[in-house]
Amino acid sequence: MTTRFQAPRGTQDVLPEMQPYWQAVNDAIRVVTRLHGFRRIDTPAFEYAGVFEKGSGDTTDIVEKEMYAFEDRGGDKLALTPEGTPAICRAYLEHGMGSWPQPVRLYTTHQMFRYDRPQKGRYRQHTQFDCEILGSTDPLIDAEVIGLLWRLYSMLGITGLGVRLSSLDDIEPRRAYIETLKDYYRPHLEKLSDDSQRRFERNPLRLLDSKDERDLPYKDAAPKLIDQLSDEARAHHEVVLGALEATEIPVSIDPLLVRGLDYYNRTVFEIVPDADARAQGTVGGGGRYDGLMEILGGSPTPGMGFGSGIERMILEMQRCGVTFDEAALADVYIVNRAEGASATVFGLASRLRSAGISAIVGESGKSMKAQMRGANASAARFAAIIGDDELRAGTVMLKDLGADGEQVAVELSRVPSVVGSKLRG
RNA sequence: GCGGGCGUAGCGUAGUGGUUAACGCGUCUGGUUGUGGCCCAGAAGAUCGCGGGUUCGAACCCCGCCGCUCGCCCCA
Repeated sequence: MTTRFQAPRGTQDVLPEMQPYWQAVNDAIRVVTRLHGFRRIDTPAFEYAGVFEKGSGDTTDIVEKEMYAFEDRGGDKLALTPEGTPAICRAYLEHGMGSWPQPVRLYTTHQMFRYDRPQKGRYRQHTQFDCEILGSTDPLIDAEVIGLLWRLYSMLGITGLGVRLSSLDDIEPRRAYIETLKDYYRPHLEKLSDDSQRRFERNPLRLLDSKDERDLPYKDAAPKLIDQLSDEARAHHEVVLGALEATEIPVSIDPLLVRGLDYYNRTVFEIVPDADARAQGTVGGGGRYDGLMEILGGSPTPGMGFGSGIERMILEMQRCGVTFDEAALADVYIVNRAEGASATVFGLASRLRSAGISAIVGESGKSMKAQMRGANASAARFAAIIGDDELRAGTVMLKDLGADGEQVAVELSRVPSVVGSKLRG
């Protein structure tokens, strides 16, 4: 017995029964991006590893622990795309999009690869819907992007979500804040949890995010970034907040919202189910990254965008009870029961399809009963039966598989038009 | 990377030390001479996740591995 293979850990097959969800998501993405004037871009499945090492930040978990990085046969250092934004920014620079009318609105759906421990809603390969608006610092751009994602979820029937919003200020003032934060925590360092002691050096903003009881006594009194934003960042944040509050979108300020990528400044946001405390409950999130283009070697170009996992959208759709009726496999199921009828049957199927009518041909070796069962299982509206009598007479027995089950003899050449008019009627 | 739970035909489950591992759904074939759904009958389909151990005997007990899952970390 040979080995039975399984899909690799953390990957999954999308079976036919799940395709309607994907179809619905992709359709809605097409609509919502059109409503906002976005154009589609597709970037490669892999990039030079440096795009993410420099772009996402080489001390982020995504790059440091989760990236599928490898050397190819020519010695190039490559990485399977772990997140979309740096790749799109690379394409922006590579193709001189700075000379297009600004800002440039781009979207994509892209496979993302991260080596992480799989859980529900967390996979090693997942699909992300990504939107980026490049070349504008207008805070209304931030609100637009958040509103676009919110609209998508609404169109998909997802309810019970909320937007968590914060501002990370600009890079320089943030550095100053981080020093204040470290000064605050430094005297207590010994008493903090092990995790937090690590975070103190690596990612001090995360100190505020801890749920460990040893850290809790210090959280409330700790200085919060959102309370001491620079004037520019505060003004920016207030426009974003005001714009969103003028809509139906429920927004809450989350001063502890920190995202796992280095390039964010000012606006950051996440959209999460408000009733669901699951750790991987975030359906979509993103923010502003005005410094990223320079990191990638381009001239300063502001940007704002998000990623949202399609697998997680579908989980949310299911949570909200969104279902789809099973579609018929064909309009006509041809029952093939006559000796020497193969050419006739094949020709009929072909003419039906040319007329835009879908057709499945039963297996000629199977009994009438078996083929009729096949017709029923296919949910076809009509069975077109060709037996010895019909073959001789140049007709087919056209049976309506609806409730009445009426059947009529139809001349072979007229089948497409008869079926066509019945389907329309 | 760390901790908990689970792993029996395609799917959902029963069986928790003792003859050929059971049931439902699904699949296939029939229920006479060319007709689906409902019904009835029959058939196929299981290395009981994998490997080792305990035992006269293991799906069942023990250990390791793999996978799934829940929580932590992190993220979409």
